[in-house]
Amino acid sequence: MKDAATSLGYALLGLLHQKEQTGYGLQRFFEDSPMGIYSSSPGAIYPALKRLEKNGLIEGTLHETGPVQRSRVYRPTAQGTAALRVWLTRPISRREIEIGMDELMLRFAFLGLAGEAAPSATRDFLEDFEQEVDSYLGELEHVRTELAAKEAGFHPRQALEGGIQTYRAHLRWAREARTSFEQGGPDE
Amino acid sequence: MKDAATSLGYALLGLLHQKEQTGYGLQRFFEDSPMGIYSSSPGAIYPALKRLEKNGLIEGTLHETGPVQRSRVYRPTAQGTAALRVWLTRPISRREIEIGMDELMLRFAFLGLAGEAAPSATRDFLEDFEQEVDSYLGELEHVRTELAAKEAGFHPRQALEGGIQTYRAHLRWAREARTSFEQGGPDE
DNA sequence: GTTGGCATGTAATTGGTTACATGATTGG
DNA sequence: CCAATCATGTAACCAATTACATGCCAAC
Repeated sequence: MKDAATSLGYALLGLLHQKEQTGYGLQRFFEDSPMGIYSSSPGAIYPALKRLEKNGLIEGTLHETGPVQRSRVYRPTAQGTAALRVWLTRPISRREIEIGMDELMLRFAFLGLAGEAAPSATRDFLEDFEQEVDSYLGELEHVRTELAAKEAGFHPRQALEGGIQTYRAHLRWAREARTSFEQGGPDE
Repeated sequence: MKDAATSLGYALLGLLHQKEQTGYGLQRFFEDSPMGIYSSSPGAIYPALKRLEKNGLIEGTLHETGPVQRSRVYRPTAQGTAALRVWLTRPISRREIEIGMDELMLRFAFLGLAGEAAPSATRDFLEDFEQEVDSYLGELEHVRTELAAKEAGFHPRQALEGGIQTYRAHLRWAREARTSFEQGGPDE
């Protein structure tokens, strides 16, 4: 089965699951929400929508919004929903922890769209996330002792420290999210 | 003047300022250090080195490492040093705070290479960073109240919370780094 | 003598960026 | 009537990814 390939693709697919929209509507949403990090320009969004449609994950229909003007409203297909779920429930890799944190957060933000699978997918996500981040933190701390031994300069050591603090924040977040999920109940 | 254009370009340029190296040596370094997030494959590194050389920022010389084998050792040119400093001391933009955190951390890690300008560049960097992150945090917190008002679902709210916690960690890092810099002295 | 590390690269594909281009509609 | 916003797109350029391809050298 085809997938949406890029973070932007999944961002669009997920947003269209919440509300069918036009390219312009999506563009507006990106502009004035923190999800803007996944896009920036119509030059990325329109081609991405075309690709999703070509791969059968979304479907666009023309609407007349005025006497002359037309707009193309997209909504997900059954295949699109299936592809989204595959992505939402896919295992978390070490590589994503290192360089794909943004996409992981995007996935989490959409995890509620996983239907019946959502509760267990949420638990799995948070557990795997916690474990992978913890393991990566161990490695970063090891590098830190190496840098100290090498008497590396202030700047690289401090930059590494920033990375460590950031991952510690991720770890705390995952633990709190898990608690909050178990207490508040999966729904709401 | 030409610049190194991409994060990978600057990563290579900075590393070559610390020690002249071959493409393979750089590849190794990326593989077993957290700087690996800036590269992954020879398919990125070798072309990037070629570009840097073409733009006059680095210079490669052939060395015979064996009877037959050769390796190309790169080192920065004067122009390369100048380009690096321009990049190191360039103002921090809002956009970089939102989506360019990795490159900002890379910059900080190399700030010691800014020569006489390093102490003031470090202070400027940390002050600007702190201010921009703080301002962005304000915006994220505003979005959080909006999401609460809209009674958005658990997952998006929690994902946003993760972003907020991460930026808070960045903020704490910058403050601590500043203190540590002023106390420990710029050198070492 | 063969495995694994040293060493360098290319090719195809893909997708993002910037900038441009066009026109309709709404509100003041 | 004019500005802003709605709405959709294209084109040139650039760089990364994956996978492939080649061969040397040292050590066991």
